[in-house]
Amino acid sequence: MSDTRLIFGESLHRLMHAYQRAMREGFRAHDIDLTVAQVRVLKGVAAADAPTVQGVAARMDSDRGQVTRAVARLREQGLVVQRDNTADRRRPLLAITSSGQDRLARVIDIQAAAGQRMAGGLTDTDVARFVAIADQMTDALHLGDGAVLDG
Amino acid sequence: MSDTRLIFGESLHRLMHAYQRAMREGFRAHDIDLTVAQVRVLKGVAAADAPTVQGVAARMDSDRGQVTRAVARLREQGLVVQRDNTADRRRPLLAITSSGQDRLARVIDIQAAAGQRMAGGLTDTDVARFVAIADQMTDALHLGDGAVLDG
DNA sequence: CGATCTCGTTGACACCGTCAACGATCGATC
DNA sequence: GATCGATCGTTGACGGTGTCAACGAGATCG
Repeated sequence: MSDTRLIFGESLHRLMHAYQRAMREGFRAHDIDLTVAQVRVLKGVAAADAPTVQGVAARMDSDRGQVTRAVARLREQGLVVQRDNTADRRRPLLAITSSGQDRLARVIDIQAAAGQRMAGGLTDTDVARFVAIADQMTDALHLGDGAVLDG
Repeated sequence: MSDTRLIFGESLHRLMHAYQRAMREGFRAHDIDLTVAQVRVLKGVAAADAPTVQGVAARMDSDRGQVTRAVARLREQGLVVQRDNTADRRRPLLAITSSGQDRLARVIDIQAAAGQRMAGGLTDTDVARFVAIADQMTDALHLGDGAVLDG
């Protein structure tokens, strides 16, 4: 057992905090009128093949209700549209508009810049390793979601 | 330049999400009646030499008001006490009680268990490296706090 | 058809971060 | 020693976020 395990949470928390703050400031500075969650949803819609509220929520490990609300804001801004799904009327299909793609491109620029700043002295390998470890940890936590493995 | 920079935020977000959730569930399962923020403050009080609201807030990069509120809850539960600071009456000194230390010990157990689960296939070296990279990133972000570089 | 499930939506609530004010206290300056 | 500015703790307010519960519309299966 090592101390790293104990400070881990604090490090993670502070990194997340700093990152979120950087995102918010960047968005505000560049007149992106979106919250972090809305950006995540916009990305989800852009990335999925046949995006639905449920699908986006699952992909970003969020709540359907929250995605619904975010989509509502995005639709108000004309960044996302809904079209009826003839195959299943319960889940209309979402799609990003060209205006949404423009906005998203700007967002990605900002995030890339922030990433650049963050990864200042780090090599791409370091970053990749960091992401890999993060994903592995997330998976490990998710595995134990319902079925808690005891030891 | 690589894609890792772009998915980085998403990975970080999901890890944080999973971690917070694991913490909350662990706390609830073990009848720790504290929020994540309250735990962080309790840790801060326990770790500092002469803990004040301001000092704890700075250490955890948070807001004085939020620390004040957390301390209020912790005092209600008898986990933390305030005593007058004769040197400077504006900032009373905080201290963790023995009951607070007991609670904190249990919290640390839970966090260690979650860390164990998370770090399942990872070596201590990996975890240490992760923490180091995270801290470095946080520092890098903090450096650019006031001086925004535009593009 | 009816029972049951899924999906999107909405409401409610707690937690968290942020900002602005206020009163008390300290420190420096006159 | 009185005054002014700064600092500290506190409180209020607001928005963003995560979570849960309910509802109606629609699908699915018997």
